[in-house]
Amino acid sequence: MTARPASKRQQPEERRKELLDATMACLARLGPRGTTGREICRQAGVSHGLLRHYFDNADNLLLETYRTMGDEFLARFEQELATHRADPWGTMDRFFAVLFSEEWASSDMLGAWAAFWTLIPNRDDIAEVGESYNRRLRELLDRALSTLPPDPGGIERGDAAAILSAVMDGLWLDYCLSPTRLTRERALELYRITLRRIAPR
Amino acid sequence: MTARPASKRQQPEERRKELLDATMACLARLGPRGTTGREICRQAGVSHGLLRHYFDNADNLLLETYRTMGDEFLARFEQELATHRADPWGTMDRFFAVLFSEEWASSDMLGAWAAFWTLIPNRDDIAEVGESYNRRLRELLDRALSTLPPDPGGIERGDAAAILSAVMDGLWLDYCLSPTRLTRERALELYRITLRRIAPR
DNA sequence: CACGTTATGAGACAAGTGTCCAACAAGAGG
DNA sequence: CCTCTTGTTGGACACTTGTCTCATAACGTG
Repeated sequence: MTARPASKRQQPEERRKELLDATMACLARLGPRGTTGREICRQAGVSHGLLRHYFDNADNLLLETYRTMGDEFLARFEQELATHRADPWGTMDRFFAVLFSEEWASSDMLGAWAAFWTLIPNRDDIAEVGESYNRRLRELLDRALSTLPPDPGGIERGDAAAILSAVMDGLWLDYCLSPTRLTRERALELYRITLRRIAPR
Repeated sequence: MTARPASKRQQPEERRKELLDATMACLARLGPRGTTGREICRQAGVSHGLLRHYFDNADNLLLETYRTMGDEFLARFEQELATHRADPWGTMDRFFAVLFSEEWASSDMLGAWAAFWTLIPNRDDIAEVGESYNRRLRELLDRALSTLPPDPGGIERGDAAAILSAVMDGLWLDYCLSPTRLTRERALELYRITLRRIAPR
């Protein structure tokens, strides 16, 4: 039987990215149970043999997908923090606007993130990536809070960052789980109420 | 080949509960991917043929496990709310003490909950259970907040309940993901700071 | 004790999975 | 035009999974 190529030959990095994207889509649509090496390749439109040509094994692919997702999200935040330096409150607002945008807050995203959470207890390499992501996010948040004008009636900045981080996670989770129960506008409103009350001093 | 029983015959309800517990343990230890019907039975010490005798299929078992977990957690909260009626602030504290107890906040619990979250986007029956759980938890929280003496400088009770619910989820998630980064004492401290600042008026 | 009910075990089966591998095709460089 | 590297395919293999079926043991009831 001839091995005719169904899909054109591509640059290594392109194909790698395609597989990472397919993994992401797979996790979102089918959950961790449906995310098999073969299904990922099916989704990417390549034969299942190709996976091992780019990744040592299927587990390694998952790890890199996680790392990529985290990096992309942090980069988006970083960019928001870099621009509009003169408007610190606006920066915080834009943080949350991004977080609750269609791109970042969807049942698909929830599916993918939750999938990684389930892997953390069982896989040290994945736990490490998650640890690094959380640390960097916390730093970013702390940096953003430090640009706000101090509020005499406020609280310790470290406390504010930790609480705000928790509210971020919680509201995001709630919104993704049921956008009808908690609408985007309400989520943003709740965030603003919280920030105003726990502003750093 | 004779079919000698490795495990004694049991009352139907007992065996059912054993299978539900095994499912829970499986989700926690092995994640959704490792939680197969056969593995559950292996864990419970029964043959794999028995699963279909108690549950229509493997998916149904997952659903019932989710429902059981949610019910048990809400019952625990309800009980805390029923006792010590004279001490509303203490009730709130005990809410969070339970939430961050070893029984409820562990990487095992996180594994199990996250597993269900991954299933929600793909399965309507599981989504329904989650929806019901969230609604009842919110009601419970709102009821607990209503027993607090009104704070003139506070916020709408509905807002307070929503924010506190988000903080609950967020802190719990953070703590389960990394108990060393966010210790139990610090999580409880952060909760208290938050509640004091967003008390209902 | 006999008998019917049912909880339990164990095998058969098709389908799906991860890994490995040999062949082929598509370019790059001489 | 030939050759060498490498992206790509598709099949082979052993293994696991879910479902079904049947034999068998345990128990309740008469």
